[in-house]
Amino acid sequence: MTYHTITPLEVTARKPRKNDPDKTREDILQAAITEFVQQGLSGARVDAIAERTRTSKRMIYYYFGSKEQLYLKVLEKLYGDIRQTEAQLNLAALDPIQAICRVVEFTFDHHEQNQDFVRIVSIENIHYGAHVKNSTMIRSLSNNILLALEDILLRGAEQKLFKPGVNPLDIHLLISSFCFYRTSNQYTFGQIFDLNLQDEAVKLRHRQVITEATLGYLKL
Amino acid sequence: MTYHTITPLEVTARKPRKNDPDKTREDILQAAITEFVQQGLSGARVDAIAERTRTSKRMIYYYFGSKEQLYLKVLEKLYGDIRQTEAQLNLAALDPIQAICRVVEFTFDHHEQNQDFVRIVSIENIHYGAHVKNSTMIRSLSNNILLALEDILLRGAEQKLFKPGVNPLDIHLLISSFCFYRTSNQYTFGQIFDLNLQDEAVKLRHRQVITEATLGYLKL
DNA sequence: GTCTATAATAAGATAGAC
DNA sequence: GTCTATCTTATTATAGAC
Repeated sequence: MTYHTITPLEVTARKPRKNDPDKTREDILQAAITEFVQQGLSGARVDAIAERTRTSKRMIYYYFGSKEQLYLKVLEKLYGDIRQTEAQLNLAALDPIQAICRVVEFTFDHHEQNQDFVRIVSIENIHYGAHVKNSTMIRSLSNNILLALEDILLRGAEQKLFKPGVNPLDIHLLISSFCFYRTSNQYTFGQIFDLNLQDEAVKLRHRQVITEATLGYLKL
Repeated sequence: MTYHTITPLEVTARKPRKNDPDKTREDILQAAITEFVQQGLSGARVDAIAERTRTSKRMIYYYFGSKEQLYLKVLEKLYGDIRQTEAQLNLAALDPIQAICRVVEFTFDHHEQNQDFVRIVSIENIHYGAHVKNSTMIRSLSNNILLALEDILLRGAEQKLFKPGVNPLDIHLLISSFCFYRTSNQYTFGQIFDLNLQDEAVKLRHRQVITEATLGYLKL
């Protein structure tokens, strides 16, 4: 008996669309980021995510299992992006005061430029951090900023520039809260006090405010 | 084929409940607060709200028209509660430094004790402030804190205690962001940095941090 | 791996009796 | 004003062909 062998010609002629699993997966993830960031976990629709892709809803379930699991991937993706940039600060070369300024400005700009991240973290907190809790990936992410701050604070105290015994985590909280809130609450705050927090002049002023407040707290 | 007819007995057997519109309305609103605060706007279920009441789902639509309108009432209710307490500060009698301390501590305690408010504001920001925008009631709420701050800052500058020209809104933002974030982001922040923000010792320390940071920023 | 079609159910909103 | 029952549509998830 003889078997029909497929010629190269037939193969190329038959394929309507190229299969590219990695690309499909990435495509879905990007669409999911947009949808979850805009609509929240409960507000996001799997149909809407499918419509944002060049593929179908079936593929979302094929690759990610469920809406919830897809959300977790989005969360991990946006958290992961951040930790990468945190490593590039090179603070050891600066004197303590300059180093603090640099951390503050970095944190400020970072939140300003990653509003998706700010929104997904807000959304996750509305859900009581249930997914962060179950993500070993996110929990095991390094806290580089904290170690960097600790070093700055120690050097600052040694040089009698800063008061001693300051908790690095408190400083991180002070800085983060301001930078985060400015973005996360821009709608209600802006509305109620008639202020556009996206205005460039306002941004610059606020960048200065949190820098001076942090230094003001640290100074002897 | 025979049809079953309902006997008068079956109908009259239904237990009569006292009609109390105001109480029913209030009952629904309270149930809605709980549900929306816990689940968010998209996550909240009208069925779930009905189950929390002693009345039925039909009444929710009868009194409030739609889920969205009910949400707005919840938002207005929680915003309204706050503005009332803001008036009781009596700051004019205090010297500028004491007055700032008082404002910070008040704001801190307020956010600590009204976590429902913090959550609903977070939820509203996830929805881009769309409902606050349409609520003349919320927008017209007084900004007592802002006027109070302005007075303190002027007095402080006159007495050469504070630097001049500070924007009261910036101070309000500095204080609010810290107090709000501590509550709104307690789940992700606590999880990632292994810190319980509800711990009493931590609370006290943070209360001190934001007080000193604010004063540190204002000082000449 | 990808598609179309569809199951199963959840959820917002309403009807109509009393 | 309040109740029970139900309509209509949206939504998560899956089946099964190719």
